[in-house]
Amino acid sequence: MEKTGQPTINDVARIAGVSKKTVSRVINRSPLLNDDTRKRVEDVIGQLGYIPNPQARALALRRNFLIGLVHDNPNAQMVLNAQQGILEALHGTEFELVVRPVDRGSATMLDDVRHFLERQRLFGVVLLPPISENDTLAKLCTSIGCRYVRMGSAQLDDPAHMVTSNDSQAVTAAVNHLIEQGHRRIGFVAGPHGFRSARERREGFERALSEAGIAFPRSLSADGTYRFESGIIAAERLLDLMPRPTAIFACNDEMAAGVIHVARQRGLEVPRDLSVIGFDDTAIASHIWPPLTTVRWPIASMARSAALKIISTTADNDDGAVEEPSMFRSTLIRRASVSSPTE
Amino acid sequence: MEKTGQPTINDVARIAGVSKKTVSRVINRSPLLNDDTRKRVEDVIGQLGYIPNPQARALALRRNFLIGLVHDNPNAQMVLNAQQGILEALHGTEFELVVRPVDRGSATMLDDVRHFLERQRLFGVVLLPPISENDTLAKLCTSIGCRYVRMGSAQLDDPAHMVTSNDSQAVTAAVNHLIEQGHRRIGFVAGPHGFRSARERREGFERALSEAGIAFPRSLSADGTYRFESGIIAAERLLDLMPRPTAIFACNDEMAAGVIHVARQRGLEVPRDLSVIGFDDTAIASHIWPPLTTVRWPIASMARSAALKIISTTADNDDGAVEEPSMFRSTLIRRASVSSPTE
DNA sequence: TTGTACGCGTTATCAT
DNA sequence: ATGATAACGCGTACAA
Repeated sequence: MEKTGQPTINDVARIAGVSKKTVSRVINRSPLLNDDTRKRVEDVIGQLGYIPNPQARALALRRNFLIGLVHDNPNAQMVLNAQQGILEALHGTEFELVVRPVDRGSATMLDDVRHFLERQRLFGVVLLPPISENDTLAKLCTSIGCRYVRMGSAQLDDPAHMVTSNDSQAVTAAVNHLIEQGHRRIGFVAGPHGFRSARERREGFERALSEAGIAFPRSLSADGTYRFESGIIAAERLLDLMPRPTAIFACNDEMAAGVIHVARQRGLEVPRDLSVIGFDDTAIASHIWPPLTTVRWPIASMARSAALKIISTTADNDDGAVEEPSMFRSTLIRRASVSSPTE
Repeated sequence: MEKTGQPTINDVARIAGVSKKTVSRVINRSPLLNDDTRKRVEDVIGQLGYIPNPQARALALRRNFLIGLVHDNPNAQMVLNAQQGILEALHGTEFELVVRPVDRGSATMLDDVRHFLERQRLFGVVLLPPISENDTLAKLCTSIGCRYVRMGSAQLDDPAHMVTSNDSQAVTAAVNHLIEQGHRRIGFVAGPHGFRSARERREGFERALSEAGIAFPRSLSADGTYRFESGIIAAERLLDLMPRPTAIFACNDEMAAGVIHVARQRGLEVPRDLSVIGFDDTAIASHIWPPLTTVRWPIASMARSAALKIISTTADNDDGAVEEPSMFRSTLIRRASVSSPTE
């Protein structure tokens, strides 16, 4: 028992009158074991409340049981959804989740992550967007022998290392919805430059307009940073336009909330005077007035799948993970921020 | 180097021409070391890129370097803020953060947590409210020798195991703000029964009214669950009252958002026809219209302090942690959802 | 100031 | 089917 209080495999072995290797076999469900020795050992285990020490296991097995979540996502709900999904995958296994936010702005970001991965010798990491779009980071994982799966809106890597949502198509569907309602002057609030998701969403937007034969003058496109305030600035400009757009698609919910904010300040009623669609379906989408029509991407499912890819990957079988789905569909959630234009 | 690729302490010792104990001393900054041997060893370490194996250290030291965050908080922003604070405290140390959401509704919750703590032999855990209010859980930590610090709105434990915010006083200040504006009929949307924070906030509310000599009829108090929807239901009832309350204090921002939601549906303008104050200052507070006056509690600072208490606690010195602050002040954030009553 | 020998709790090898 | 013995990488007595 020692002074730690926790019984060890030696205690179990001694009391059960077997060798510790036998106890080890019981723990690891070795098939070649006499049924009554197994029973006897299991009884002692239960009686002592013995729990194998993960650190010792990690040492002997030359691998640990930690899965990392590396993220720089500013949206709390999305990060937590991702954590939720990973934890679902890890439930019932011996893996634990350790989280690591990083600062993409920092010059030492890559070194920080490298240090983290090397120090902890993580079994694998899930990379959340937008940091997941960093190819150097992925290469870093490979170079130090850390399994990884990236989450993202475009297939940046092979399926064993990637779970992808179809942002682009989902945006096309969302904008088609606006077009079907009769909208023709549709404003666009972009995501930040350099973000792959922002590019995908823009492409989806432009495709919808182009397929419907609707022009997309530059004036109808406003920059954004995925932040609330940038939605405000973008809306200020778009709503100054003459004629005003009858609808605005914002590349995420926060910016869409900013758009609605400005519309209200100007006495415009949503959706009567302006239809708005966002993206992400985070909590804010259903909490603002009117409830926001938006695109939901299944982040928890994606994260779960990512984690499953990692823990089902064995050293020699890098693509056992492929069996886990790699493509996920984002879908339009229709709420109350869209109607036909009234003019 | 072995086949793992990572150099070990033995590699360093061999190449530097010293014993591994000497290397160990360098790593652990032992004072009794010749300067040039230290230098020589450090050179080899840098050259090899040697990083001590945390699992092996954990095994030898009979303790690991994992800090847990146990939570059942439905608010993503608050959980993430807490994670942020803990990670700040852990930065530069060898500790890592592992997260564990629990389901307070589950009958097996305590067993789940116990299993988690015993299996991973965590160095310590930070308990986030509302689960932190569970005394049985705290006792469980003690009984299995896991350090813990609880976060909460009332001092439920001694300072070595607790960081506390003054919710009650903060609410009093918030309600005083309403009273100063001239409000006399102030509605109250409560938090869920059994939550200590809900009780504290109610007490703060009642104290403010009582000190101002204002009556608080039962009709002005509505139940809530800290969720948006419950804010809606509560507001429906409160705004049916004749005469209507001129202000409503909701025990958290989500419910306050629900109140504003209903007010708008009824054609009431906030704050002209109704002033609203929330609690928590989560992202939603600044993203709704009008921006919500609310109480901000310094959750990240509290979590940081909690983590520091844990890692500065040594086995024999349980209260070295006391030096870390235990009391934190929540403050009123004035935005645009409060004005004088217009009637 | 530095080294030797051993222990931490587990798994792997190779016997029997 | 089971056991003795040696790893795994690091820390600590205790000795030198």
